[in-house]
Amino acid sequence: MATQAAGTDRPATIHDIAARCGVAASTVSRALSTPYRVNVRTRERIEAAAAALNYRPNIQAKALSSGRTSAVGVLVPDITNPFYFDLIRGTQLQLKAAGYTQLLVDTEESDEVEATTVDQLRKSADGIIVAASRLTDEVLLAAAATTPLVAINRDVPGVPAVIIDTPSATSQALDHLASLGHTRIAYIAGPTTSQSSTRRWAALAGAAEELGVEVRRLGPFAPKTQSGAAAADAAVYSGVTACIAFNDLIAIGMLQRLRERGLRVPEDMSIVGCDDIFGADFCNPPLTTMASPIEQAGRVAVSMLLAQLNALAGGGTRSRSVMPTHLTVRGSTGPAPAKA
Amino acid sequence: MATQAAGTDRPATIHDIAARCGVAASTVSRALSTPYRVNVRTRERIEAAAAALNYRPNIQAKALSSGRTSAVGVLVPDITNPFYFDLIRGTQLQLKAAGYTQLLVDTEESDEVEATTVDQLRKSADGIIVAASRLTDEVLLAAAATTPLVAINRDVPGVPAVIIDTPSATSQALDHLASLGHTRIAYIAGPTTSQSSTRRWAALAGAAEELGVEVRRLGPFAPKTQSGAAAADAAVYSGVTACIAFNDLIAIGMLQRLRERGLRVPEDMSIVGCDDIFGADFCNPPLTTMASPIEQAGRVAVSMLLAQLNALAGGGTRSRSVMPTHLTVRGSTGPAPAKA
DNA sequence: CAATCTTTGGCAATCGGTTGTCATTCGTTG
DNA sequence: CAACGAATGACAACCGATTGCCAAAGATTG
Repeated sequence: MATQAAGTDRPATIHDIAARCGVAASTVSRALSTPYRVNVRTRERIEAAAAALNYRPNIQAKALSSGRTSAVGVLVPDITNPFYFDLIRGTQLQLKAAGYTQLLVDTEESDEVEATTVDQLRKSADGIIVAASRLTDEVLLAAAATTPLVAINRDVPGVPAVIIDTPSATSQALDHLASLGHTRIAYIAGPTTSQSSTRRWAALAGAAEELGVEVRRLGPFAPKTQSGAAAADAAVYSGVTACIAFNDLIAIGMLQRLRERGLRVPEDMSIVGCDDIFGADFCNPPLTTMASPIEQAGRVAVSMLLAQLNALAGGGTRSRSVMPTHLTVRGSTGPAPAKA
Repeated sequence: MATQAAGTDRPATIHDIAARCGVAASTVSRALSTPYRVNVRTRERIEAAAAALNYRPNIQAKALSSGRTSAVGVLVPDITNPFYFDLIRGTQLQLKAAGYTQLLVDTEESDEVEATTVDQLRKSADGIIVAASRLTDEVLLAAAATTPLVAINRDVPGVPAVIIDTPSATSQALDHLASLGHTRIAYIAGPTTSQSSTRRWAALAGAAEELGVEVRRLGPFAPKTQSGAAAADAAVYSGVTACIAFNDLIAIGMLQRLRERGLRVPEDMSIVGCDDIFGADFCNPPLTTMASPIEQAGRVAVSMLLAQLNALAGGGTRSRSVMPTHLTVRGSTGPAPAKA
């Protein structure tokens, strides 16, 4: 009903400003985007008029004519996974600070959805940040060649990336378990398409040999708490005394299942998670896990992307950033049970 | 380096298709958006060409000329609050299904950021969904008058809304506690700008009188786990034996704090949370809380918004939807301690 | 077979900016 | 005072679609 009282009801355009100041629209455009190209006095008049009319540039039009959309797509496999909360917040904050809009898409763990989305985003975003990509190396590389892109937790030569160094923390976790006397340990694997999972397993297998402990791989399991039940059962059946889980969700699911089965953690079974997500500190028992600066990872990813965007012809932009990780010991790990 | 090999390297436009088929660009546009306006044979040729050229309409251009952006802004006060995960996923799924893009913004619990964002979104989105708005009734109403808008958990006459009926669940919670013998109960209030908090308190105060129990209000507290410590201390100091917390984050924080102080839950203090967020089922002890279909709430909000968009002149669209809520009893509530 | 209606598709304006080109104006210098 | 160069701002094309209007072609009817 009650629309704006004053004069024109629809948003002001540069033409309105131009008319008001008696200059051409192009001058207004320049005054606002390339100030030094316009006389100070004219510019001030224009700025005053813009303020008076409550002028806001139309993003669509800007995007159309300039080719830049001021938007960045952020793709995550599963919005409801707490791991991504901090990541999303990190990207969001950094993007907003730089004047970009974040287009957040949940790819539902599907490489197809991911590919389609990347394809669509190619034109509606200036760049893309892909977390835990499920795409093949080739597809990802091809995408990176076409569009400014930064991957998170995905290491493909030629694709700028932020890597969270979980493999090295995985070794720490193994050390930790070995020092507690565990000799039969399971790695609860994540999706086969997850490179993080693969790399962690590799690190683990190598370290196991050095330490002289036995590590077997179980899975793959979907990275959800619900998978924890199956994982726990498999672990119990395999006779191990400790597990290193692909992520905290699975680990927490395992805790629940073990409790249901009447097994005590850590007395009967030690559990190590990964990511230190929301909940890892207050589950029962609190989860020993590999923690990393996730929000910061998101921010770094944005910085790298913006560097790509701004220095398109600038040559060497840093194309790889490794985030440190460390083991946070809590209550879910303890001495190995006495041998039966 | 290696750009696309085949012919043109930049994305195909309707003009490319038009040229390829020997028709005008406008015909291509019609063939694609108003099929019945174009001869079947021509249309098929155009569709074939579009497929061959891997044509994707440019969203910016579409938005500019049609005035519709195919994007919907979703505003939440705090992305890292798990409560919003499911909400976001709900809106995301429903929006994607309808061909819309979700612009997710974290307003950081700030009414200013929220107002600014709404203002900006007015032109770059077809509609807005605001969760737990911190804006005043007037501002929200004004925004809703200008832009299609749906509020979640915010009841303002004239503003279409999805309301999660926590007040009625709050009464259930009070009944539950009273039946366990609690007579001195605290309501751990959320932000003063949160209408949910206010409405719950009102429901609680009313029900308390009927039941003949004493309910006092503590707070306000920020809806974060960190606030739980202060809340727990305040509760202990006030001498109550049970607390109903504004949300699960605070409740979980309280659990942690009480444990630190050596108090047992529920033996010494019962705690009821709200929202049944991720983590409420596996914290220690598992949290008795008020659960609601949050993802569904997100979906309903989108449906209502789309109804507004499509039936702009359609008159009566349903403008209010109340989501049922129920109490989920877990381990954090128990009989009142014997009086000292 | 002519008259009329309908279908079909082209032309051109438009959305709101950006940007290359060019003419004008002003100030500076010889 | 003439000449030259820099600063300034206008014009117009363009980004990629949509859409109103109109003409040509085809179909229907008397």
